[in-house]
Amino acid sequence: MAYWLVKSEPAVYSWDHLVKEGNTCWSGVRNYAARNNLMNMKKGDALFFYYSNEGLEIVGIAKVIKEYYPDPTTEDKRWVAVDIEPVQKFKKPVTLSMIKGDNQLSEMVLINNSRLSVQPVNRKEWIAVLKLAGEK
DNA sequence: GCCAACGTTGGC
DNA sequence: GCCAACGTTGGC
Repeated sequence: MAYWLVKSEPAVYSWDHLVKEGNTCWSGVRNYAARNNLMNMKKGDALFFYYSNEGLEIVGIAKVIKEYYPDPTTEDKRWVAVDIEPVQKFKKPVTLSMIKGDNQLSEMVLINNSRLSVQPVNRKEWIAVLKLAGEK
């Protein structure tokens, strides 16, 4: 199983919105690197749900429930979407400053390529973030 | 609101 | 195929 991080502006699509809907189509990605990451997601892969612009924190974990298919929000065949559902909200969100302050997380894509909206997360980073969140 | 970093577009 | 101009993202 692989790990990922997706970004959302809470004003546009919040964690609570995802929980309310039960699941959602993660569409609208218009960047090749992010698109390639979407295409590499497998059913059951786990994702951190990060708030950009406001919040600046990882609020919880979601998972992939449907692998990539053509993005329904555009006619352009280049772009794809996946379906995700919420798994768990962190009791304590992991803020960007916490991540920046953690030695094990200095290589995170979130730090080094902050504009990428769909990012891979390695196992070491995944565990380190869970630790910061106070989760097991 | 500003601006750095990055991606995309289009002229040559 | 290069690169300048422009647009967007996202942290501060």
